[in-house]
Amino acid sequence: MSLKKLAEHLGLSQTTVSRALNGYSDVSKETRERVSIAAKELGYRPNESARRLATGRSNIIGVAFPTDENKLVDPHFTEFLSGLAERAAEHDYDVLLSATKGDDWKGLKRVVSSRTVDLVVLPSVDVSGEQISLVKSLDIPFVVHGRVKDRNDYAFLDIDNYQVFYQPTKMLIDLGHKNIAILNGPRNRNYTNERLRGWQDALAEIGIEAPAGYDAHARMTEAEGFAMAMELLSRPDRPTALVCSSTLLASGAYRACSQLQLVVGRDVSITAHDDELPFLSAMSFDPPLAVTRSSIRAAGREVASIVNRYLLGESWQSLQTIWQAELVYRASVAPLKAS
Amino acid sequence: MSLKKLAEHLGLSQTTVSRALNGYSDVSKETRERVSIAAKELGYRPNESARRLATGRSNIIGVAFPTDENKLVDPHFTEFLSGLAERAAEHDYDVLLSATKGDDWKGLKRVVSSRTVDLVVLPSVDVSGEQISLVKSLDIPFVVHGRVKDRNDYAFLDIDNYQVFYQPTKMLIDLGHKNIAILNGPRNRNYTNERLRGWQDALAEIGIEAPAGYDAHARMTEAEGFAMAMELLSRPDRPTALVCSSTLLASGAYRACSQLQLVVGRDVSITAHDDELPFLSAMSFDPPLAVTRSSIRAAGREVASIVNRYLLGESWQSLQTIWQAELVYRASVAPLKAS
DNA sequence: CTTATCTTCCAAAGCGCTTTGGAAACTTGG
DNA sequence: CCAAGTTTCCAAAGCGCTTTGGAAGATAAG
Repeated sequence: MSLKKLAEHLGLSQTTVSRALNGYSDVSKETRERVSIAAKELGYRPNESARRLATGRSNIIGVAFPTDENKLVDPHFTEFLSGLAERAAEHDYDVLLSATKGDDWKGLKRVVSSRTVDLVVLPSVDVSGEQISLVKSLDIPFVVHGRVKDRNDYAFLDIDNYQVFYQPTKMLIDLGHKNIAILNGPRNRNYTNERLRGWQDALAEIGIEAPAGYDAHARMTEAEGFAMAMELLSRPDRPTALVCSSTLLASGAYRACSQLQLVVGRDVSITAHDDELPFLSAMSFDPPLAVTRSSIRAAGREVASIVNRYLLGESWQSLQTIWQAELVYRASVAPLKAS
Repeated sequence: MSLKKLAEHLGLSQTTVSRALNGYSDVSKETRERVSIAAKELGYRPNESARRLATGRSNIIGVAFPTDENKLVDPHFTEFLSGLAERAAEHDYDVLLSATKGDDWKGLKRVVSSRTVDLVVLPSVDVSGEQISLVKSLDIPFVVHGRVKDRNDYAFLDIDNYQVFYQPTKMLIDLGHKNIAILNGPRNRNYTNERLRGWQDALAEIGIEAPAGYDAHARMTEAEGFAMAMELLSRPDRPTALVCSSTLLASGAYRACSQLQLVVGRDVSITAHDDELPFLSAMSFDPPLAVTRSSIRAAGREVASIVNRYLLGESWQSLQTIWQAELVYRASVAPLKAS
């Protein structure tokens, strides 16, 4: 079923049918009605390739998709992507994955220079900002999830990562803790460094400088969390509280505590940042895990909305968004017992 | 840079330039050379939309992407997708996600009927086979990861799920175990049922019928694994061995053992099916986890290859592939001690 | 040298849509 | 009743590529 046939069937011109379907004003109410009914009946669907060729826009947004295991191949990414795809669909955009393996951005370059996508989303950038430089040189609009320090000439959605660690650290201090260690993410991420600063500043405020090694860094998996927690909790100057960058890390830390016969919420206080991974509810930890919470799926949705507004003509200046994470107090933290 | 300009620049016709670039035989060696050099120099990239319109093919493969948490929003899916996207890129296909939320297949229908995608990949089908019926009614080629019982009129890649549980169960029996329970996946999946049968048959061979409740079913997450293992291992007729459908479940089972003061590989033997999730290496479990192994990422890659061959004209009959999983013996299993 | 056969190239016709620049019919105000 | 809008429709020109159906020149065969 093509436009042409539909038009013939209706005894109208292609122009009129096209404009009726696309909501232009120069077509009468009755005609519009008649057209859309016929279109539905005959199951007419415009051929997207043709429309794209004619308009120059593809209604597809590309996502740089790191396929190597060193990067973001993890549940956090899936969640983000789900939210993005969901909202994008509502705005009639499709999401195209552009597999990038390591430093090989060939795929991305291809979909960009062949006009396959209207815009690129960078779901994960490292501190170097090279991904941003690359996409910028390709001269295509883009939106970033996260940020690169000292550089903000683009549209982005990020959370206030400084607060993500500052808040719980401050809270733990208020509860009497002094030996507070962190299980943080990979060093080459901006959010990791922001969180690190938040923790350092909170400690500095009461004149504490954390012992060497109190800041552990690794990929955010259960296994790494377990390993880092085991190491930290076996030290002579054992921390009384752990602040984790992900509930996955916290899950590993819980396992370490259990193995070391330490009771979470009594011997060790634990908090984490909660991206709300669907299979790992902080509430159902035992004891329930105190968290700074910010849904990464909602972030995906919001990015899709930002993309939409960007393509509708808003400036990147007006599309920089920073979300605050709320601190939820739960039984995994407790005041420090005098020992 | 368009074909037309490139042709003018070279003093050739569009036809010749197009055919030179696309490797047709009716263009001389020197001309072809000259054209491809110029194309590279001027950074010419064919406009994909135009090519799609002209050829009728989009070189995009659609993936039905379930965005609701009840389904496959988990690391297994990401891994699969990574493999798929990677190999697809090698064959010059792009991967487009079609978000489907619950039973709402609107997105899929749209990309299909608007000719946005050449083919659809179903990464996850339930036992009802309704996804297959739907896609079939859309009259578009499709490839399935997995299978639906009693129905195999389509191209698919699956693993021999019967063996996935039969093999380890048999091995555990050989080691003297009799009380063998399973931590299986969701009931509405074909692989779950196949595995169930494999386990039942292995037991039946030595005349055992498992006690009620020895077959536990849930989503394949660490938390569910923990819960199911806790329940099973707390029974009066405690199983001496657990066969798990995923390393994530096994990870939860390990935690349960640790909590119950049971030593894996001594008090309880555990095996699992290993999809080779990158952040959860069976080898680095403590003790190392015995598994049936089959990389789900490799499966993604293979599906992309199947897609490629399908679109090149092979029949679905010739594209039905079943992989065997190999059984790897490790310290998480041990002969049953006489008690 | 003529005829048949390759080899190499090209003009032009689409692919299915959007959009421009009117034209025709219908209203309105004077 | 006429001129000046308004409203509603349409013919035709692209968008940038592929593909068909030759044509011209070079080569081989008779």
